[in-house]
Amino acid sequence: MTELIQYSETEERIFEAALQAFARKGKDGARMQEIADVAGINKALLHYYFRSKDKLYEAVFAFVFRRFMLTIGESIRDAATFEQTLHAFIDGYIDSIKNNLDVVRLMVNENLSGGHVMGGQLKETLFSMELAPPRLFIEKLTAAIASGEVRPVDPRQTLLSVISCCIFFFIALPTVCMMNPEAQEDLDAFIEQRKAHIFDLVYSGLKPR
Amino acid sequence: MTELIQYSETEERIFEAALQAFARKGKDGARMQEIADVAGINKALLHYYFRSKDKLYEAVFAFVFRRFMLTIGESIRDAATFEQTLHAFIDGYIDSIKNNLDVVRLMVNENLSGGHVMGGQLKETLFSMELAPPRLFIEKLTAAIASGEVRPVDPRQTLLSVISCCIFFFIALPTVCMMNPEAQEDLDAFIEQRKAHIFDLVYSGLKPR
DNA sequence: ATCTGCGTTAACCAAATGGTTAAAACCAGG
DNA sequence: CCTGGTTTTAACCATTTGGTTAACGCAGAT
Repeated sequence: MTELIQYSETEERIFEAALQAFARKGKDGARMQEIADVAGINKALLHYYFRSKDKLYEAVFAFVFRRFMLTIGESIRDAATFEQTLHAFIDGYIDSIKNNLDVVRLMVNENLSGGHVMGGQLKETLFSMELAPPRLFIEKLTAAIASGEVRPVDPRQTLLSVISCCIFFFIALPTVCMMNPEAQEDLDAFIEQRKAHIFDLVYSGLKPR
Repeated sequence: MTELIQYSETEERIFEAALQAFARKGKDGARMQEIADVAGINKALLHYYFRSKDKLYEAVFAFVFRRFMLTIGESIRDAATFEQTLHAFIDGYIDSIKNNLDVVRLMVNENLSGGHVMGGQLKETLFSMELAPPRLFIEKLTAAIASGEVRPVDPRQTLLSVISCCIFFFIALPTVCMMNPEAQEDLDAFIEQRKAHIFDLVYSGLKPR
């Protein structure tokens, strides 16, 4: 279902430029001229490849969204215990986000303005990726509850909490840096700290007493 | 320091309209004409009151940001145990967010595009509100660690995690609703569930073993 | 009654913006 | 070196956008 369409070099440069613009200023705020400039091409080329701004937006969203989902998918492997699963999930999620900050920003923007484009993509992706990371996480957690490795909790709420902890930090990056001087000085170190903290907090919160 | 400036009825209508527009489409995406229409006034009046779009943006941001901070501040009272503090913090935070969704969206947009305006406001507010909720939370948590009610954790990271869990859900509302049918059917019930879950997860994660 | 100052509006303007067009440059295959 | 298609560009167009201007209404003061 999810075809891996091959794009020309020009198209990919357009995608990168459009991603930047749409992520920082939203669909309405981004300017076609600016996208063309960043991509190093003539504005008319944008319309040659993608008819209109709306079509460009949908195309770039679909492209980066799928790519992002794949990188996230790769990071979750088999793990014997739920402890390992949780660790891999948090590490993989945060690394993927860190390497795709603009994609996350784009998705946030989408949600702020209704999320209809993302809605379509999400349905498609969930259809084609039978074992997307979220679903896999919930299955593992459910199994861990059944086996007694984890105390009974709502798996969906727990998943939402873990994702919240992993993503929000990056969304509010400017604010976080302003309130945590150490984050501003050495961001990577702070991120590693964050990974460890989230695992520690959540796993402690899930262990049976 | 934080003067409670009185605004005319027209100005407040402008603020509400501008908040809506800026929150949904960002500073660049919002249109002055649309703001004027929603406020039920002539476009020239916007410039009569606030010279330019930038000035209007800063004014509305300052206004709603302060108001939001005050409502959050009210919700955190004295509490004997850290358990009560945490409960009050989560409940108060989530209720405030729920009642000020557009303010949250506006702040997210700010962060997505650099957060310079918010940066200025933040400094001012932290200066004037000596006991802003975040600082208060950290103090209480530090005290609870010292008294042994809570196991040793990084208070700043913990605060960030709690805030993440409270806010992210609202940022990603369309996506969350798409993946959790029960949220779409009865949002208020889901929010109450969420409050309970966050407290449960975090407090379990903080209790000494 | 007239003046004065504020709130408000319709009409207007220059610049920016999304989109179009026709022609140029490029590049394989014949 | 043509030739037919694709890629790329400069110039252009209609509309939108942020911002301005001049005038109108209308309260209270003179």
